[in-house]
Amino acid sequence: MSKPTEAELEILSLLWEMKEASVRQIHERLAETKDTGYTTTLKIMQIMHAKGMVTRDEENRTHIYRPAIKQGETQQSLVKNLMATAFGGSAKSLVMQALGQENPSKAEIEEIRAFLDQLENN
Amino acid sequence: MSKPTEAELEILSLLWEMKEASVRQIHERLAETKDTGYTTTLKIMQIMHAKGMVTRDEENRTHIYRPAIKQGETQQSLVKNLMATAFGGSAKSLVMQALGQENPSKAEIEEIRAFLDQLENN
DNA sequence: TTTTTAATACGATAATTGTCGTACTTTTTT
DNA sequence: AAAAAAGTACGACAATTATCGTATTAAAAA
Repeated sequence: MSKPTEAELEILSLLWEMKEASVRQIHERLAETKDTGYTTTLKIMQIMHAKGMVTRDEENRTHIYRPAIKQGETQQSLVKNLMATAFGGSAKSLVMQALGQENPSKAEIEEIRAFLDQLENN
Repeated sequence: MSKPTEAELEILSLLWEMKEASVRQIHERLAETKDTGYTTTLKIMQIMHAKGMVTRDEENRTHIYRPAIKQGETQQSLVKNLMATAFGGSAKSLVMQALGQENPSKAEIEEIRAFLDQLENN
């Protein structure tokens, strides 16, 4: 599966979160933070459909779209790509950049620690 | 500073690593893993120069290029962007994806733990 | 000194991306 | 029933990207 573009990724993220949605629903969410026309959203979603990135139910006049690629897999390939091109392949430096960015909560830090433990036992 | 494209990022990474380089040197490194023409590399580096992404020393016939933007800052903005668009803003899920990807060495895991400790004390 | 090699500059091109307007069709409202 | 609203399809467009060929110039080699 080809790498989603920026605009496609925004829409995919919403679809992963909402499970399924009409163009109108997606557009309204996008419009909260972005100033773009309805037909622009529509066109991008049509292209995503042509690419096989989403499926759609055409039963009713208002088509319902669903993600056709898994969130985890997409995230994985994006991280892999970024790690390779911008971080010289080092997971460590990427991870530290990400952590320094946001202030993760105590609970999140705990989860990450647990994950590290688990990694070590393999 | 505008977001570097994929090809620009590859070149930037090499420049960060090498500190400075001619087009030929960069091209030879790129050619190890990629099949692209010399003038393509040249053109991209010229464009990067026009964008202010690199500086160059034109003293000698063979120009010497240097990165004009800092590695850390660029990494930061890329991670920030990826985190926002593909990970719903969650550092935790990005970090876990990155860690699950590669098998970090015991030493690296230790460093990350230390970093987590330090984060917690703030 | 002539020839060959290596470098830069730059125009052209195809593909991709995001954007939108317009046409057409189906629902819904009046 | 007529008008308005809401949907899809699709073509066109500008900007960007990666790519390469060709022209020109400087340096090195013969």
